[in-house]
Amino acid sequence: MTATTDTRERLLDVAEVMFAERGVRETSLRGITQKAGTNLAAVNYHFGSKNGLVGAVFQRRLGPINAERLRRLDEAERVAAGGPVTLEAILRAFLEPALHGRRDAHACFVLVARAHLAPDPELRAMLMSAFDAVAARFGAALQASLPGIPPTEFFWRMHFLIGSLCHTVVNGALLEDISGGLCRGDDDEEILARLVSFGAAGLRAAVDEGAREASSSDVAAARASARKRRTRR
Amino acid sequence: MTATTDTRERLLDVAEVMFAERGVRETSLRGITQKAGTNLAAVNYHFGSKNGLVGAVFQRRLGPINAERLRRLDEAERVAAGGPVTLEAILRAFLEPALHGRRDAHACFVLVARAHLAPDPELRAMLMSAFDAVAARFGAALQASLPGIPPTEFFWRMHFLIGSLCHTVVNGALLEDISGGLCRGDDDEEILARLVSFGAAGLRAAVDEGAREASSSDVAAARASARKRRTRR
DNA sequence: GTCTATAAACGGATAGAC
DNA sequence: GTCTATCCGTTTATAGAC
Repeated sequence: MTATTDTRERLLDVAEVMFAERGVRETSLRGITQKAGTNLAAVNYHFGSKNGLVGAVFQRRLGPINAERLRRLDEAERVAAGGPVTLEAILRAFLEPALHGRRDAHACFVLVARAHLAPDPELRAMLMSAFDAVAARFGAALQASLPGIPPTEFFWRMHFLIGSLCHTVVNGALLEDISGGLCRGDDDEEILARLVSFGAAGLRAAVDEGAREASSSDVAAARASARKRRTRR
Repeated sequence: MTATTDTRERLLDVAEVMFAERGVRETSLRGITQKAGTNLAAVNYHFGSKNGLVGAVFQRRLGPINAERLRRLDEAERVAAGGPVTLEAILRAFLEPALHGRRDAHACFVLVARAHLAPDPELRAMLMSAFDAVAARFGAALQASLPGIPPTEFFWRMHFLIGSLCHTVVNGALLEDISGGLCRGDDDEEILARLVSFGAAGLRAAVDEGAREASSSDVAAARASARKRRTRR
């Protein structure tokens, strides 16, 4: 289908799709190289290892997509002219560059979500580093547009939203099943619109009057104890 | 630690924890049998296969938990005395039986979430059948408590909420990282309170005025086309 | 019921010819 | 750069002794 004739590029294309469809660990290099019309050794020659191939698949798309995300957020802030940017605008600035692309970008998007949910820590670490810059920028923008939400609550809600996004992207077929066919799980425009309205409402939810927000000393203590828990393993 | 002396029970205990911690596919029968102080053949003798062991781990907990879920929903509806049951009460009826249990139940809960997100269709199929009854009851109750939300929108939001839940349960450690240690990802009571308020707000979100809801003929068409898509593979 | 030993297959990585 | 052939570890599953 694609006009690429280069072996390296063909491997990236095939791996991207197969990883997205079945998961990284569930896809063998033999299966990839067979479908790409080459042989096992080609992967090690071009990418060094299976994880090298995974990383290359990520890098090919994530750089441009994340740059576009930042560009759109800048644009939204420019339009707001110092005023607050709406939650919905921020969410769209993050989601649209990944969703509105053609099918190739879509496969990588599914792969990213899969890797994010996978039990393999090495896989997730590869992703986290690629998202450092956008995570910082978008986290700050979202927090600024939610002045009434304390930091702790904010992070919880961000986590919930990330879970919604990943699950929806990865398990679109499941949604078709539980809805009896009412919902199309593979329509990116639909994911976008529904998720933005759901997520914005969840992020804006009234803070439970019963919940005591951590004081700054509690924050310091929590950070210290989290460090301890992390190093323990 | 546990006082069980039976090999079969010991295998279930060890498998439950290791599956929850590292994932089913990532955990070898060798690792399980070694930690359980027995040998590889014991698994096949007691459970037939690795998937048989997974199913047995599910069944041991899911039956009682799902029964308790239905009991609590009945109780909430009885208290409401024919009136509407609040969204929050329904969500709590579903979540508390899985979360408020002791550590053993918690491990199985993590495992269920993991299996739900895993790329292995066989794993998910084992779960879906176990949840048929509760899914129907809770789906109907939730929909009844959200009279303004059209069915299509409702299923999308349910899907988002399931994603939030699974991601939070499975990737609690990640939340600690992105929050810089502010949030504790392994505190079930905290997951419960935060997720209920976030989810209820998301489910109640105003329906986008621009979105056209499917008419009943569209619904029939969607079901038919979904059937076609499913059988195609 | 529990064990040892082994089968049978599959995985990623690599050496070396071309 | 590309290929074949092979190494070596790991996996699940099973046969058969006790």
